[in-house]
Amino acid sequence: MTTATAESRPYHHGDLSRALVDAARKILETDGPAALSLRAVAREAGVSPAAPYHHFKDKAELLEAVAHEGWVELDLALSKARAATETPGERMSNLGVAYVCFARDNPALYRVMYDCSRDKDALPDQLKEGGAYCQVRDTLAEQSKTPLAEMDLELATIAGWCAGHGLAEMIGFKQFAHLKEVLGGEEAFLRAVFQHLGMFAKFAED
Amino acid sequence: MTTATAESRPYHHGDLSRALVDAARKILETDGPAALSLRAVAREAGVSPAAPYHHFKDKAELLEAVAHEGWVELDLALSKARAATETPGERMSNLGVAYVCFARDNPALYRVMYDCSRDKDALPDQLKEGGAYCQVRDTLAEQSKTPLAEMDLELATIAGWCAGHGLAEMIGFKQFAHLKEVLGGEEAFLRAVFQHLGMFAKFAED
DNA sequence: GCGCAAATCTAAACGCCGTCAAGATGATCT
DNA sequence: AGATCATCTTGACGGCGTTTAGATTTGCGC
Repeated sequence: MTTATAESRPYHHGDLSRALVDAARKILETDGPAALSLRAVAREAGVSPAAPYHHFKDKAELLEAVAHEGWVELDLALSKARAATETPGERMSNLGVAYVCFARDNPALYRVMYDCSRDKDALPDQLKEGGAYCQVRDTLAEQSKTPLAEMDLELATIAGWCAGHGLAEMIGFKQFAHLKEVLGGEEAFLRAVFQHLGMFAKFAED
Repeated sequence: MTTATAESRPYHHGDLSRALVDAARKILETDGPAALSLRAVAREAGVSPAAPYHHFKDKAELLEAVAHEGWVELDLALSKARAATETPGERMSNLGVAYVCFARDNPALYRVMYDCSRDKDALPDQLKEGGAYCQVRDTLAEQSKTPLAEMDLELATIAGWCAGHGLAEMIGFKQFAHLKEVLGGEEAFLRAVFQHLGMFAKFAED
């Protein structure tokens, strides 16, 4: 009832699928993932608890729709970051920063995105062209002076993706508050960690 | 009722806290995190749904006990991997492999461990001496020829930790099945990704 | 325009969940 | 032995995901 635009749209509610996804995202932002029940979403959209079942076969399917929107928006954030970087040398690190910042600014959405992926043991969306994975891979390929073997390119992309995701999940932990302060802010901390990936990798190799 | 050793131990049940944690872990392994309800745990332990409340203040506190056991076992797995590696040069990568293998072999437990951490915005256990974080840091320090500045050491540890955690969360995804096959198994894939961390970092810097 | 079928929504119910209050049961201590 | 306290059970509450049956509205063919 709180939102419930409730004009007299084509069908009973108009576009309830859309309204449900919006309601879910609102609850997600306001009260976090724990509060995201199907009944709460229906309540927020001003319909009965059973109404969503005419648009999504179950709660998971609604969450998938939310997650899909998340991936689309992440793709957008990454391509913006890529386009905004003139010097090619900084493109990769800026991409990483943009990725983690997206997760930091949309923590609940980011959680839903990966929860859905885990349930299906697959990353459904970002592998298509323009998807986040491909953007990392393409940026990596651009930045390499000598052309990379396809296998190396894929493995390096995965390595970078994992590092980004790991950092995205850790960025909020209190233990890092001290480092963030010393380094002068969250983004500086973030860049520092990305830079030290190289140091870690070096010591892990020799 | 299924497990319920049900001897006549000191108190009514004996050591119900222990039995509840065991029951929780059994459910976790058998049916996954989604099936882990407090009522199911009580059922498995052969007690009423309200019994756990005399030992844990709520469900989260029981999960924390489970998570704590997980961290202890992870610490053990890491120190074993460290001790089993003769050549110091391989110690770091073997540590990474051991970390991800632990997550792969105990996926539900690993999930609970990080879910609990996220709820508190902190990694509670592995920062103490002998904890997983410290093991990574110490291995890194050992392996470095020249002594590292403390800040660099910490940042490199965090970078490695993030990469390991990211990979641990991704390792099960179907998209990687092809690469695993080509590379000759999961562990080979895993080592390959770790190796390419260096390549990623290099291109991300220059 | 009208009737009908399909699409959409509501109401009510089911079994499960986390949690709490009250009472029963058993152990411990003097 | 009796008091006390920790422990466990019973029963209840509200909320959850989901299903079924029935009401309402819509769009299409006539």
